[in-house]
Order: sequence, then C-alpha cells, then structure tokens
Amino acid sequence: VKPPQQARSQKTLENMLDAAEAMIAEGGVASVTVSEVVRRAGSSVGAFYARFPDKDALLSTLHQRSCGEALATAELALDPARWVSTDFARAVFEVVRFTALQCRERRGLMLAFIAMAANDRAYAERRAQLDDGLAALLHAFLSERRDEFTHPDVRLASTVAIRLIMGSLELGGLSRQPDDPENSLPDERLAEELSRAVLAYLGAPISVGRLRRS
Amino acid sequence: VKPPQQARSQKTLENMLDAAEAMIAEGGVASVTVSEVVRRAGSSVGAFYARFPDKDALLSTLHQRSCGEALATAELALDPARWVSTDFARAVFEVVRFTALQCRERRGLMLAFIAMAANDRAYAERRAQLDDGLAALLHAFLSERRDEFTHPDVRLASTVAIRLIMGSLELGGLSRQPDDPENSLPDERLAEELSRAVLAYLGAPISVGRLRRS
DNA sequence: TGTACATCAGTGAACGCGCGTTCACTGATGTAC
DNA sequence: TGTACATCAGTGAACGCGCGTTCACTGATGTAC
Repeated sequence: VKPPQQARSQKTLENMLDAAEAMIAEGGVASVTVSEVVRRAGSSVGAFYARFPDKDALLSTLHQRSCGEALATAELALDPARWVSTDFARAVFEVVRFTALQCRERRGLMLAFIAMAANDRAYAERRAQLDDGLAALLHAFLSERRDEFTHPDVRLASTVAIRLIMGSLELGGLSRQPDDPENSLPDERLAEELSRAVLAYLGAPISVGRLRRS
Repeated sequence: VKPPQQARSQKTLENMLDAAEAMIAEGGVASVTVSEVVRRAGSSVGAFYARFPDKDALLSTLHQRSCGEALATAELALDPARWVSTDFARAVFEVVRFTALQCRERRGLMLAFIAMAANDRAYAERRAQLDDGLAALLHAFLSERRDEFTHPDVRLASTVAIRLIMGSLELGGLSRQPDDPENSLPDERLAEELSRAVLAYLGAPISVGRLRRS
C-alpha cells in the first residue's frame, strides 16, 4: 500500500476503506467490487490503483484497521483501573456482555473476516495476533485480581478464556439469524452463561443468580 | 439436485462430491472449479450439469453430507452406553479430546464451511441445525449422569457446552498454522483446559491433574 | 509576486482472463413385443 | 431370444458475463528563481 503524499489523497484512501467496510457489513466480501467501492468513495478506479496494488490490499488494510480498533476497544474495556471498585464476578460479566454487544454490532465485518481467515493465511495470522493481544490484556486484568480466583496458571487461563469467549460469540454470530425475535439463546442469556463458565474455569466462586442483579 | 436413476450415475455423483471434498481440503472453496472437479471425478462438465443445477448445489450437497457424517460420528462418541463404566470427568475429557482430533483431521473442510456459513444463510442454517443436533446428543448423555454435576438446567448447559467446545476448537483451527511445531497451545493442552472449563461450568468437581492420567 | 516546471492525484473507457454454463451430439441401459 | 425404441447418462467445444486491472490522459498542488 502506497502511503499518500498529500492530505487529499489520504482522505480518498480512507473513503475507500469506509466504503469497503460498509459494503462488507451489508453484503459480505463477495459484494465488494472495485468499481462500487470507488463509486461510493466518490473516486475513480485509477485513483484506487494509485493507492493499492490490487483489490486484496484494500481488504488487508481494512482488516488491519479493524484489528487495531478492536484491540483499542478491548484496552479500554479491560483497563484494571476501571474495575477496581467492582466485584470480580460482576466485572467479568460486564466485560463478556460488552464483548457480546460489540460482536453483534460488528457482525457483518466479523463474519467476513472469519471467512477471509479461513481461506487466507495472512488474515489468520493477523487474527491470531489479535487474540494474543486480547489474551495479554486479560492477563494484565487478571494479574491485578490474582487473589480472587484459583486457576494456577494465569497466562494459560487468559489464553483459554479468550478462546472460550471469542469462540462462543463468533459461533453464535455464525448461526444466528440476526432478525429472529424468538432466538432460543439470546445474547444476554449466552453472555450470562458464558460468564459463569469463565468464572468457574478460573476458579472464582459465584452464587447462582448473583450475576443477573444489576 | 436431480436424483440419479441408474447406479452408475449415482457413482458419478459421489465421485464428484469426493473430488470437491478433496479439493476443498487442499485449497479451500476458491480452488473448486467445475472443470477440475469433473476432471478428478473422471467425468465431464455435461454430466455435472445433468446432476446439479449449478455449482452451488454441489457445495450445498457436500455440506449436507458432511453435517450428516459429523452428527453420526457424534452419535457414536456420545452414546451413554459407551461410558457407563467410565468416570464422568474422564468421559468428558475423552469426548473433548476426540472432538479436537476430528476437527484437526477435517480442518480444511471445517474452515471452508465456516467461510461459507459466514457468507450464505443456507449454510449458516444447516450449521445451526448440526449444533442443535450435537446439543441434543450431549443432553441425552448428561441426562444419564444427572447426579454427577450441579448445573440446574441440563438443556441450557448442553447448548452452551457445545458452543464452548466447538467455538474454541474452530477458533483454534482458524488461527493455528497446521505445520507449526512449537505452537503455544497444542491441541492436547487445549483439550485438557477445555474439559476443565466445561466440567467447571457444569459444576462437576474435579481435582487438578486428575485428567492427565490415562 | 509571478511564472514555469515537476510531481502528485484523479479520470473512466477499454481490455482480457477465468470460470460457470449451455448445447448439439454420442454412447449405454432398460423395456416392450 | 432377438430386435426396435425410449430414456438415461455422458461428452467437451464454445459462449459470454463479470470483474479486476491497465493506460493514455486531464487537473491540482507544490516548489524554484
């Protein structure tokens, strides 16, 4: 990806990324065509190829941007300072619930990048890096609360917990009809059970029903 | 999909499905072209279109076949009779480990169908049905062992446990390099932690280290 | 401050590759009498 | 048991659509003197 030399071309580039993101969210990667991207970005095909060597580079760049945003969001959500005065179980629950919300909001993008990762090594690697980053953040959070759970290996527990949470939520995103009103397992309920599972795995005692109180 | 009238065309059809499956496992859905499928199947393009209305139908049929096989495999693995004389925790561990093995063996196919489900409602629905089927089987298994864990809602617990297991394993399949020798979290280790998580979530007491003894 | 030139940025019609699909045809299998 | 006919199964060259990519060109911005 050729970095722009002037402010206006930087703006053009961002418009293209935004257009691609919107199109993915609406109709998946398959619906992203260069001509439609540039049409939405108010640009032209030539301008596109002046910035990106090819179409793949656009999607790669977008993926990088999305991973960065996700990590930044997690950094805020998992900041230990934010939870100092909150009960451990409650904090875990809130984080899981927030994550579930984020996944639902960005469902289209998330699914598209899952599909890309399934087919393309580069996406899989960026994805793995994101998971590592999330695990590191969770590790920092858990280290602050070391005396509130019993799992002997905090690092391992962080990695596995991220897998449990992200895996379940993504699998949920895969199968759920977004418009199904009477879903057998709504997000809120899943988040609650998921929290219980994570807390139980960590070895943090929790009384039944406590989570639901807000 | 037009059902064949003679045995030989049934064979042709199966050859095509097998060819497509092999190609997916090797190079993902993108590598599947009609001409290559028929070449491998020792058939011809016309024969293809006499069976399938279009290329999508081939992949759909293959997905149905795979889901059926997966469910049949799970039916054997989760048959309560098979585990009557086995410790509960050990049985859960063995099942999770077996599932992890299956996922690794069918990694290519699994990833391809995840990608399809991300882009196509029909695949997502079949996938959701498979998960429901797995949950039902787990529910039957757990019902036989009702007195060995404390989770109050067996049905809910079954659904969530399937999500935890399949989600984590699939997410693992997404990010892992299959050829990386020094993976930070090898299958065996993940299966163990995953079992602990599931057991803890179910409320089945387990002493540390017990799982590893074989 | 103005002029000339270089580089950056953008335009969109035209090209062409790959792959799904069609179709006119040949061969194989089954059935009626 | 043999012959005629109908249907099923298979063949592969040719077509054409869609979309990524190229390229010859115009316009905008910056810089030197």
